[in-house]
Amino acid sequence: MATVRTRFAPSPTGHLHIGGVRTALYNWLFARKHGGQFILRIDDTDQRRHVAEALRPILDGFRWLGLDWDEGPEVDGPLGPYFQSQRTSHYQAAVERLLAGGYAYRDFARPEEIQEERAAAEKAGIAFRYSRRWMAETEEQAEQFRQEGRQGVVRLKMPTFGTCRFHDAVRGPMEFAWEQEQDHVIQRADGSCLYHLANVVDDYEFQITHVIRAVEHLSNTPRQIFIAQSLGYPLPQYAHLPYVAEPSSQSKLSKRKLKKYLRQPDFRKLFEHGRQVLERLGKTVDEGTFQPVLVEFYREVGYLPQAILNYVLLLGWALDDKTEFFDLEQMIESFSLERVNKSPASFDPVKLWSFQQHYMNQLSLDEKLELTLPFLQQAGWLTTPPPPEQIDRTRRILAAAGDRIKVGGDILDYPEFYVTAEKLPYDEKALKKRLGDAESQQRLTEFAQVLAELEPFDAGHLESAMKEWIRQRDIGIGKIIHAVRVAVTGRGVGLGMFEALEIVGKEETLRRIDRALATVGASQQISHD
RNA sequence: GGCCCCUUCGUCUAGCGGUCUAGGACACCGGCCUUUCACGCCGGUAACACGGGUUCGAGUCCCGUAGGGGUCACCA
Repeated sequence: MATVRTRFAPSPTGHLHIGGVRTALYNWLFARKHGGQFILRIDDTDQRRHVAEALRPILDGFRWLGLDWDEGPEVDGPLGPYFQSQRTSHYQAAVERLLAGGYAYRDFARPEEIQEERAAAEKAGIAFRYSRRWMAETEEQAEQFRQEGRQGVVRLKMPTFGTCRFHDAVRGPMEFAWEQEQDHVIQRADGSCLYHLANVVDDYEFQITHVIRAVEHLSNTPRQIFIAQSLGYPLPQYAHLPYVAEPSSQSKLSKRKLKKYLRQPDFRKLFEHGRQVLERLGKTVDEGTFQPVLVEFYREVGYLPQAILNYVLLLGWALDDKTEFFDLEQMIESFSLERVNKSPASFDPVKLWSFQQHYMNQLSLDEKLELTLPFLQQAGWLTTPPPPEQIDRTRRILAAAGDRIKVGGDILDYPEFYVTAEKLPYDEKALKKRLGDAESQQRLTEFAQVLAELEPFDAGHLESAMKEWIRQRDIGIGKIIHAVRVAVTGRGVGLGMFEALEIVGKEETLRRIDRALATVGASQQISHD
C-alpha cells in the first residue's frame, strides 16, 4: 500500500482560523498515524505579489501549534515547487491533454452571453446548463470566433448523463447526477488556470492519497473526479469534514463576520480578556485580525498550543464516552476518520477556555516562567535579558499565583510586583472601602509597627504575626487584612496576602503602607501608636 | 429555486435493536472550603426535532414532515 500523504492547502489571503486549524490537524494526525507525510501547498493561483508576507502568519501559526510539514514552503521537497503560482506549466500541460482527449473545449462565449443564458434558465425555472453555443471544436472555428473579437477560455466538457459515485471516509457512499454539473472554466483567456484544475493536478503530482477537507468541497468533488479520471489519475480517498459553526449558531464560522461574533457574550469575553493583555503590552488592537476565531489571537495572548489543539480535536471527533484530554502522541494514536462526526459543531469559547485552564495547571513553574517572561519583557516591566533576581521574583509570583494565571499574558495582572512604592497604582474604590475611615487607618498604622519588627519577613511568620495581633485585640482578621492588602498591592483582589507581602519585601511593604496612609489623608496619624 | 448534507442535555459528545428510568465533559444552579480573587471538593437541573412504519422490543433500521445548513463563479 502506498504511503499515506495528506495535505493542507491554505490560500495566502487570510489568516488561519479555527476551522482551518481543525482541518489541518486532522490531516496532520492522519498522516502521522500512518507513518506518512503531511504536505503544505500554497493555493495562490489567483494571487498577486506579497504572498510571502501574507503567508507568514499562517506558517507561524503552524509552527506555534507544533504541526510540522514534511514538504512545502521553506522545507521544499522532491515534488516541488509547492506554490501553485509556480506550477503553471503543469496545469497548462493538463489543459492540453484534456483538450486533446476531448474532455474539455475552447469556448468563446462572452461573459454577458453566459449571463443571459443563465438568466433565461432561471426565468424558466430550470437548472442552468451552458448551451455550448460558442464552443470551438476545430481550430478553424476558434479562428473565426477570434476574428469576431472574442476571447477563448477552456471549459470542461462534462458528462450529461449518468451518475458520479464515490466513497467518502466520513460520509459513506455518495452519488451525484452528472447532469447537474456545469461546464466549468478551467483556464482563463489569459492562460491562467483555475482552482479545480490546479487542485486535481497537484493532488496527483504530490501523490496525495487522502483528501481531507471541509464539506464545502463536497459538491466540487464530482468535477474534480471528472478531471482526474479524464487525465487518467487514480482517485484519492476523500473525507469531507463538517464545517465549524459560529458560536451559538449553526451557520458556518466565517472570518468575515467577526464583528457579529463580538455580540455573542462568551466570545466577547474571550476577546476582551485578550485585548486587555494586548493593551498592557502597548500593542494596538486590530479588530480585523485580533480575534478569537484566528490562531494569531491565541498565540499573542499566551495560550497554550496544546489547549487549542485539544479543543479543536474534539470539535467533531471523539474517541469514546469519556476521554477528554489528549497529548499529541495520544491524538496520533487515537485518531481515525471513521469517528469524525457528520454534523457541524459550533465553536464554544468557554469550552476552549476550560481546556486552556486545564493545560495551564499542568505546567511546571519553569514552564510557566518560560511562557510569561516574554510578556513581561514586551511590556517593558523586565529588561532583556532579565536580571536573575527578577527571574527569581517572577518565579515566586508564579508560585503564589497558582492557577490565577490562565494565559501567559495574565502575568501582566500583577503590576504591583514590578513597580516601586511611588509608582504603585491604586484602585480608588478599594482604597476608599478598606482604608477610607479613621479606624482602619489607625489599625493599619499600628500593624505596620508589628511588620517593621518582624523577622524573618516570610509568609508563614507574617500570618502568625497577624493572627496573634488580632487575637490580642479580639477582632476578626477581616478588620486588618484587607487594609494591608490594598495598601501594599493597591488593589482589593490578588494573590494570597502573606505571599504577596513576602514577595514585596519588608522595606517596600512599609514604604507602601506609608504612602497609602498619606494618600488617604492619614499622614498625621502615623506617629500614633 | 436546483442539487446535496445534517438533527441526542445550553454547548461538545458517547450510543452502531434489548445492558438507556440515555453516560461523560464544559457551562449553569446549590452547598462546602476560604483574608480577596482564583482553585478545589460534594450535590443538582438538563437531551433522543416531529409523525408514521418495521420489530416481541427503536435514541439506534425504513419512509415522510419540520427545522437548520452547505453549494450552485473566468474565488480558493
